[in-house]
Amino acid sequence: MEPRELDRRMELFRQRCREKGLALTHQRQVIYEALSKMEHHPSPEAIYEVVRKQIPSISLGTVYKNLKTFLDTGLLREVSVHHGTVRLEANMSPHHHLVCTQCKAIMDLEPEDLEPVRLKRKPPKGFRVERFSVEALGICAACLAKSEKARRSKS
Amino acid sequence: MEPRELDRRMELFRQRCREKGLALTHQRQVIYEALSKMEHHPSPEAIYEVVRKQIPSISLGTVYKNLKTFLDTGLLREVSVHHGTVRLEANMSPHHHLVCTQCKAIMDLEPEDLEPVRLKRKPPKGFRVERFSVEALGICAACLAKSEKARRSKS
DNA sequence: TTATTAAACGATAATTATTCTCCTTTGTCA
DNA sequence: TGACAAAGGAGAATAATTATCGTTTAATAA
Repeated sequence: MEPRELDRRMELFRQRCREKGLALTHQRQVIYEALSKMEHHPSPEAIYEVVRKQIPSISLGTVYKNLKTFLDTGLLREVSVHHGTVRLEANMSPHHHLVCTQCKAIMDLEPEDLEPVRLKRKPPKGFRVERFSVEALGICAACLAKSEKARRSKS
Repeated sequence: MEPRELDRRMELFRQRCREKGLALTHQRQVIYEALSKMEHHPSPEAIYEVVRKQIPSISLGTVYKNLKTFLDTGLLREVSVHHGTVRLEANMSPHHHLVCTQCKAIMDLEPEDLEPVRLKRKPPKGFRVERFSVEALGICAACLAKSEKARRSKS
């Protein structure tokens, strides 16, 4: 990332913290900047290792806590939608998934329901693609109904 | 799943076990059948809860061990490609990912590199889709080079 | 600027998901 | 059937993550 873009993102970060009433601590800024610079979609542990070079006294717990805060605030995104526990399937035929971001339910989505997934050009960096897995992220009917009901009873 | 299809899958399961020299234990068959019947892409714990109704003495460790064996044998697939640890990103603009199934590296794939992802028909079961996340699964250049080198030195 | 206070930090204990160890039991194959 | 390796069960060990609690720091108002 170019320095210009990084500056822009850090400014956005500080602004969002102010909006949300989050204290702008040294730790938070160093964590967010470290993650922004890392291209490899790191784990909390990996971020911790980098951040430690600037703040040797920082604790891993602080890194976890802030990453979670940033996720809740929409300053970060979780690449691993289904982390926490392994999810398995015996259906080995090619297919995709509908994933409810609320209750974490996973449903099959048949390839016929989708326009074919195809690369327009050769994949970058000499990567050999073996298959595509599409996740349609959203809200399932049950969770929709639930939040609908909650909204109605409130008004 | 219809009973016919389940029978077919169980037969395939037994055949594959024979091929790979895996003992056809009662536990294995009950675990595989349970997972085949479950539509919700369950966790090991969830499978354990179901299997326990048929084999109350089964241990959770056995469920884990066999699921792993089945994965290695290609009898199952892991829906959660990045389980184990959370992976994060600060790039909030819409984009997709290249995922190396060997070293678990994740690289960005810009939407311009892909034919647009679109549903052909309304999503099933009243699901509200918010965004698509495509994972192009395969082998990264580094891992390709590594296995190439290993192959050459062997011959 | 400084004083006040809630929020955040650091250390560490607790929890959860998963793997490992070790002894016993069970399929497999002669 | 019997022998033996493979698999199972119980529970300890490990890894990732979250919670607790006393101390420090950022925000804000005087």
